[in-house]
Amino acid sequence: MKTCSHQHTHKRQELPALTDRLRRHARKITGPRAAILEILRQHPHPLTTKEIFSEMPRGECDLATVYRSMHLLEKAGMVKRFHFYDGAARFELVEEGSDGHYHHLVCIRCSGVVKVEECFSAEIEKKIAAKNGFKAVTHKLEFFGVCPNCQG
Amino acid sequence: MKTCSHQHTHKRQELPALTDRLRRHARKITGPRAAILEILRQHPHPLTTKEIFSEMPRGECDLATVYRSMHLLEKAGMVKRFHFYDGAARFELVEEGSDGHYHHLVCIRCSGVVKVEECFSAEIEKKIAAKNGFKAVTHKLEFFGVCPNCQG
DNA sequence: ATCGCTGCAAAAATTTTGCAGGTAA
DNA sequence: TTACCTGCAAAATTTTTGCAGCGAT
Repeated sequence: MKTCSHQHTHKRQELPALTDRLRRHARKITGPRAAILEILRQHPHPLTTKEIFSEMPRGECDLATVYRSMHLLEKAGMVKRFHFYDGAARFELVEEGSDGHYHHLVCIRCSGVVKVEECFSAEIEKKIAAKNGFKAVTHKLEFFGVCPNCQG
Repeated sequence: MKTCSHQHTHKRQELPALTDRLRRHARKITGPRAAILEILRQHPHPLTTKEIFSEMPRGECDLATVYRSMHLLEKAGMVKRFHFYDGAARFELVEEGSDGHYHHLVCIRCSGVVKVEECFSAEIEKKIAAKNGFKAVTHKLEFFGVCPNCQG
């Protein structure tokens, strides 16, 4: 998978901060989990489960463990899951306190990903919650298009 | 799957109009395709491939054909594909000319779906396209929360 | 010491594909 | 007629699960 070359200032979290967050969720810090967090930390773009797996030092941990860990991290609110239309879920770290509120601009040709800051106000979320009687309303927003390298 | 009971005024398209759209894309109108369009037409909520399959009269067509048809309809811009976090793609008809620009509010407990009109302006899309050099930028937006029936 | 976590292997679930025959246009 | 479509069956892909043993706290 190529990556469209638009760098984005990215506040990279420290690994200890990440493990602390896990601990706060009363989960154990194990080798595979630390490795997964470290890999996610080093990749500012969403990774598939297989990509994470193959980045593991010495292919050390089981693929099933990666799947289980991603579910766990997702429930703990530490990662966000994305679907970019190629049949594989992708994951990215959520920065602490940030609510994970940024979005992606995905190239439909090369699957390259650019992070996007634009977002609409939380007002709309509240309005929608109130109007429909829902609680704890969040949203997922992704943009799709054709990146500069793939045009023409 | 239960459905949260919020009705929404829904302009239902006629089947002939749908088959015409298919024809305009130079695709043949076959039994399975007409059946799929008819099923989607009767269900204003996103359906999984299996749901569509089991709604088929007399289980008449092959599951593989449904998958193939969904790809075809998607490429023709006649259906939209959604991922609501339970591992199965869901599809819904796109109304002609509407660009498919509405969104969903999905209950994270019962997977019930409510259609939502709120959307931000196309200005943001243009801004994002310009800023990143992308073309043909569209977006997908879904809201998640807990519906009235599933609270407490 | 305890309970949760992991590896392994098997299974389940989802989606894709090859091929031979059938059908819409 | 002819190119496209379909059913069937098999395979590929993605994800989940059972179980016995290991390991973080």
